Amino acid sequence: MEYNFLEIEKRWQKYWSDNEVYKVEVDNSRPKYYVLDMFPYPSGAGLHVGHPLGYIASDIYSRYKRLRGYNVLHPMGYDAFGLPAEQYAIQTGQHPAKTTDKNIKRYREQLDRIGFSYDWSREVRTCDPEYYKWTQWAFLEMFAHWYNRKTGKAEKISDLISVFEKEGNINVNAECGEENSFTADSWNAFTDREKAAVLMNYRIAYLGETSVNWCAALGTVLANDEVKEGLSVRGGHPVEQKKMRQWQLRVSAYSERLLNDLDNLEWTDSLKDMQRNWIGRSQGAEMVFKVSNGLKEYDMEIFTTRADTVFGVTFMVLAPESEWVEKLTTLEQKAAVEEYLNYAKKKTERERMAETRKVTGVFTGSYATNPFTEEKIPVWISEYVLAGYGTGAIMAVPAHDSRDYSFAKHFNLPVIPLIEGCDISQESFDAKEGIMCNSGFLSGMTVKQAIPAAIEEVEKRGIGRRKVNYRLRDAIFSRQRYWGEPFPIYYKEGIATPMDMEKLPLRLPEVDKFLPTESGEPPLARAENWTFEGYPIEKSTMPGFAGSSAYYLRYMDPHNSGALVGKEADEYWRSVDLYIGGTEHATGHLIYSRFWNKFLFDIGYVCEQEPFKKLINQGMIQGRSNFVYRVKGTNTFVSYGLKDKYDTTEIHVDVNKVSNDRLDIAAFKEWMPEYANAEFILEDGEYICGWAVEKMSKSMFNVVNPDMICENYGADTLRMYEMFLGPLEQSKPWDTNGIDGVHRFLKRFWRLFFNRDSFCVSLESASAKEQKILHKLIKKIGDDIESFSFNTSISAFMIAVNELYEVGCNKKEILEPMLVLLSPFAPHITEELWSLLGHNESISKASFPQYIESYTVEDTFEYPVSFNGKMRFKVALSRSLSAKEIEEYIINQPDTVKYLGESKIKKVIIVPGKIINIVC
RNA sequence: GCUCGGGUGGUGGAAUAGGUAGACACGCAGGACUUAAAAUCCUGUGGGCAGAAAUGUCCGUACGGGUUCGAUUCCCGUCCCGAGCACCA
Repeated sequence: MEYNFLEIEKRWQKYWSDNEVYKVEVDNSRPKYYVLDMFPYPSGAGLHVGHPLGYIASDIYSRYKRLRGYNVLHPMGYDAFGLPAEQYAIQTGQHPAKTTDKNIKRYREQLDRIGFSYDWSREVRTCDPEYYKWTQWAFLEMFAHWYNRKTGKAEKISDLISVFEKEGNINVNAECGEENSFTADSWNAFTDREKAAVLMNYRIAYLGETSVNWCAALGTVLANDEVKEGLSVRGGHPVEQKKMRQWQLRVSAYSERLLNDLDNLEWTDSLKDMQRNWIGRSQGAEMVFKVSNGLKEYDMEIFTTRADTVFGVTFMVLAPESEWVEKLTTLEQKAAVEEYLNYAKKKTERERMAETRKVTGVFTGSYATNPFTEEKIPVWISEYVLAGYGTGAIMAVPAHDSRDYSFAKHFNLPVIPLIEGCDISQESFDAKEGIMCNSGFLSGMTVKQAIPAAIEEVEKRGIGRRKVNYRLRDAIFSRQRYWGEPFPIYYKEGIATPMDMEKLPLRLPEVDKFLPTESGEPPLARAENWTFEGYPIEKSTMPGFAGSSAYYLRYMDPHNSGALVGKEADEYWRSVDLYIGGTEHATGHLIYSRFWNKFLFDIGYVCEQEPFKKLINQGMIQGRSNFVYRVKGTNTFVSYGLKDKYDTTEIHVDVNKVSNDRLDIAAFKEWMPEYANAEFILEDGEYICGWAVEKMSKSMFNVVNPDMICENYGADTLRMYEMFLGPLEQSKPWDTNGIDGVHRFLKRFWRLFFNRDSFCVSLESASAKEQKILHKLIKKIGDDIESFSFNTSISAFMIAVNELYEVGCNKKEILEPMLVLLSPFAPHITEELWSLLGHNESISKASFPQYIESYTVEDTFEYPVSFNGKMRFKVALSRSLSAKEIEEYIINQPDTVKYLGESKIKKVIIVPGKIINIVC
């Protein structure tokens, strides 16, 4: 009987969905396991073959865990708010909800064909009001909380107000904006408006003035992770810095916890490094310098990690945006400073980056006093100092910082070396090593001793303190767009006021157009009569990461109308055990989600500190393009091997018209009218195409669609081939060339169960040799799946099937466990064979620990020979070795024998497929 | 510039508590079945040298050193590729 994959797959997919085979519920009698994919943004282009890679891996793992008896939560949904749908809406007038809906339908069809074991009853869409209700709810909770440094967690604003009423903010140690201290009396005397303004500084979701990434082309602000190399990630438009009042999330309050808790996660080191880098902890000191503009004296704070170099400070530098600029610019320098500020302001981020090495700056006219040397040093302004880091002002030590060095050289400022014997004639000496000199009481110490000693002295003199700084900034949470979650905030007498939780969801209003208004307001300003109790509602919407920050919690309890997730569901499912997705979210979603979760943990809403215990990054699938070579000025195409003999143009050809780099000439002629009369210069009767690895995209004609593969080879082949392509975490080009091998394997596997046309398995008991084939496989597959090395498991299946053919085995005792083992990889074909074996229940429904756990074997040989010491020989056991063969192997290694000397081997232990242990 | 990965046949890739390098698959070549094709099956396939052949032998995991009886695996240096960060004081 033929392996009719089309019919089999269709039938079983229907069976799974009709019988809700993958639906799960809380079940306290069984251990849970939560496997999550990063949910997709449903784009108009549909899925290409690269998208399902991670989904297939997580599906295999889910199915395997189910086989082992776990209650597996494996949901899927859509990250449905986003820019492309909105931009499409601007162009066509079509409502983004409609486009999104259409795209989701298409995605669902494509996903269904691949045979995933999702519990679709738990599907979420971030643009669904019943879902974004909870995004808005979380925002309101953040609005209603502040971060207490003393307790290290978020606490209620209402409690903070009681403290203010009793004792002002003297004893409050909070993560907040400006820290103007006030007493209880002055607090109680504040107007409502003043109180609201003070509280805003403390809230975890707050409205504040900040320097933002403004993208004029998109008409919106962007978060740091949405900007790469000075361009917007979506669309690649230029981005500039602009001061604006925006909603923000106080992510920076969680810097330390976000950093420290990384240690307990099973993520790859590279990903943890990326997050550590992004959080950017640096330990140093804050130090006060007296500065004077000739009329007035101020205390100016700076941050440094090299307090030891304070004797070498020869000037100070301010960021152009620093508030000190205005205070310290003298009358004589005013014009020059203004000119410089104008120059700096006009630059986009990108220009600033491109000109990284260009030294620019201007003198303020003011001087500071070095607190250790009492010397007067000039205060400059330069764009190499960033407003957003530290205090936006630095002490410059040109001898030991390369940036200060080039600045000093450019403007002819003095350079004082502080380390014995260092050569600073060409460049600064940045390394933290050597013996200090020219440094007063620090002279003679090593740098490592001097750093703490200097900080100690600074603290003793009362001019500063030890300080840890983080690079991580608060997340800008407003977007001037239509297609996102509206803020449940209205402005009562100009005061930002939260709506009642009962009023949620606040639905997106209808608008006539999706563009910003003529006066530059966000699209929501177009909504008519959109008010709350007569007051205006916030016009921005939330960013893309809002909806994706807690979706994994919603899956646990998706239909709960009273809570984001109910207590019972949260306490059972807890957190994601395995999360699979791309690295592109390393510094975006994966930070925000962790922050969001920690906040919910603080307010007692969820029971785990971290959302994603184990995380695997699947590699990207690139496209493999094919080329034909047209002889210039003709309609003749020359085969790859002969192209150098002609003057040719390389042209992309649709990879679907090519197989194994051989061009299907007939299909090529039909492809485009201009090729209908093409002529070909062949080699050996064939046209060979050139190839290259490029991004998978329509314009390169290298997009391969999973539907096509399912049509031609079946979903089981697609699933296995994607895994067979190479290690999961590695990026690799899609190359359909090898797919026949996997397909052939499935056909061979199928035929093991048939004798000509009839289903035929033997009920005889298996021989030791046959058992060994199975046991070896069980061991290997178990090990491989736990280490996500699916490509080698597939090889192991191929080997096992080849061996079964070799010994002519069709015994149920062997084949049935093999079916179970294979079912996570190829669920359709195994269901079919399983039912042909006479089982009534779906293979996906039951658990079979007996088949996959209890089959490992150890063969032990008593083996007397003559060596000394302990050794292990690693040998590929593609077949069982006899004692004789082992002896021969060892004796054929004369150097080894010499090394071991004369003694006796007592025992040889063989673990199938692994290692020979020789115990002496 | 800094931080991580990674360099193995014609191709994708196996093998790292050091132990027969190239599993498995693709491709290619030859053969069987067939009127033919598809499908299927069998054989060979890192390179050099010797041999009619079985086979023997030397060289081979980016390059150069080192440790070791033994190194793709560990250490040092060099080159190349990929990813991330990038004036973070």
